[in-house]
Amino acid sequence: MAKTFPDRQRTLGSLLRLPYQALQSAVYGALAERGFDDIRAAHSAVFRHIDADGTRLTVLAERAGMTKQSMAYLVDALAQAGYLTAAADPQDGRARRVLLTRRGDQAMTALLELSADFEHRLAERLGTARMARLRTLLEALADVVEIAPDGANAT
Amino acid sequence: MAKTFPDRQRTLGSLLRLPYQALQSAVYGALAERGFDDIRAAHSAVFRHIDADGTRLTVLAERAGMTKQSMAYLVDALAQAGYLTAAADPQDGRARRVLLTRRGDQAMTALLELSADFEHRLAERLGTARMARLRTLLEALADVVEIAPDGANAT
DNA sequence: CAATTTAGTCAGCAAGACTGACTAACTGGA
DNA sequence: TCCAGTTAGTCAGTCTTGCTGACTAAATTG
Repeated sequence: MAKTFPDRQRTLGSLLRLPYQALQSAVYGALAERGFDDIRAAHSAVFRHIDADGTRLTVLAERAGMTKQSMAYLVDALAQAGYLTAAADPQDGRARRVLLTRRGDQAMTALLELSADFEHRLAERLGTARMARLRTLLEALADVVEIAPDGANAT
Repeated sequence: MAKTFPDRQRTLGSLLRLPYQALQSAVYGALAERGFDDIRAAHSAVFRHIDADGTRLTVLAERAGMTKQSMAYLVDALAQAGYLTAAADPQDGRARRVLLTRRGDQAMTALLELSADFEHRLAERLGTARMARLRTLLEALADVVEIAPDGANAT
């Protein structure tokens, strides 16, 4: 009993999703343990796209492939938690530049470190050579996907 | 201007997320075009884990790594849209077996086809050999991640 | 300088996940 | 056999993270 469907092997989707989710929970779990317990995975959209000298909300939203309202929500939460500040844009009176605070910078550094850590731990299990090949292939894949099959493309 | 942070190269996370999201939007977009426009990505948690001879809600939830309430929500939507039916479980009066209808079966078939299509299109761009190597490495990665680094593991 | 575009806000909605408290049914031991 | 404990599923409510639409204020351009 409990017949599995015959042709349902592992789809590419699950092969990508599985390690991605493992990484996410490992990284954001460890981040919380380091004291950054008010940063959630969604907030990484900000850290991923902010420039060292600040970035306007609209630009952040564009880069992350989401609406400015959604981005405003994320930025707001991070600003209230002390990771970001907003300064007036000298070039444009309507705009505000979003900037990382010192603490925001620390959080981003931690985020990058933890991600690298996770990759190292995987490399230990998979073998350094295979991990390197995997990374190379994923980079090639990303290049190929960027000019994407169907128009719909973000982040 | 617009200085990028120096050490922010492509993290493993983005290398996994990018193709994953591209696949998702391509597959579910095409699925909608084929007439299955009431199936959303989250519903795949059901299709991924249901057995040919039906599966109980609790089992589905467990396999998908989510609460039974969340799974009930997904099952409910798919049942109302005609993709699933529920039959009483002869072994257990409390339980109901969730079953695919004929239409549910068609949707799952389409889902698998479209996923394979997408993979083929990527293979064309990346080269068949490289795509095969990538898949092999991802399968190895999945095996290694399954015994995961941090306890927190689902799906 | 009027018309249009752009930056950001406000208000409200929806999907998809969660927790806690509950009912009904099954199971194992005294 | 019956009662205590476990299990299947539901109900009600919350939270996160995305969306749309309508708006104000500032900038740009013909």
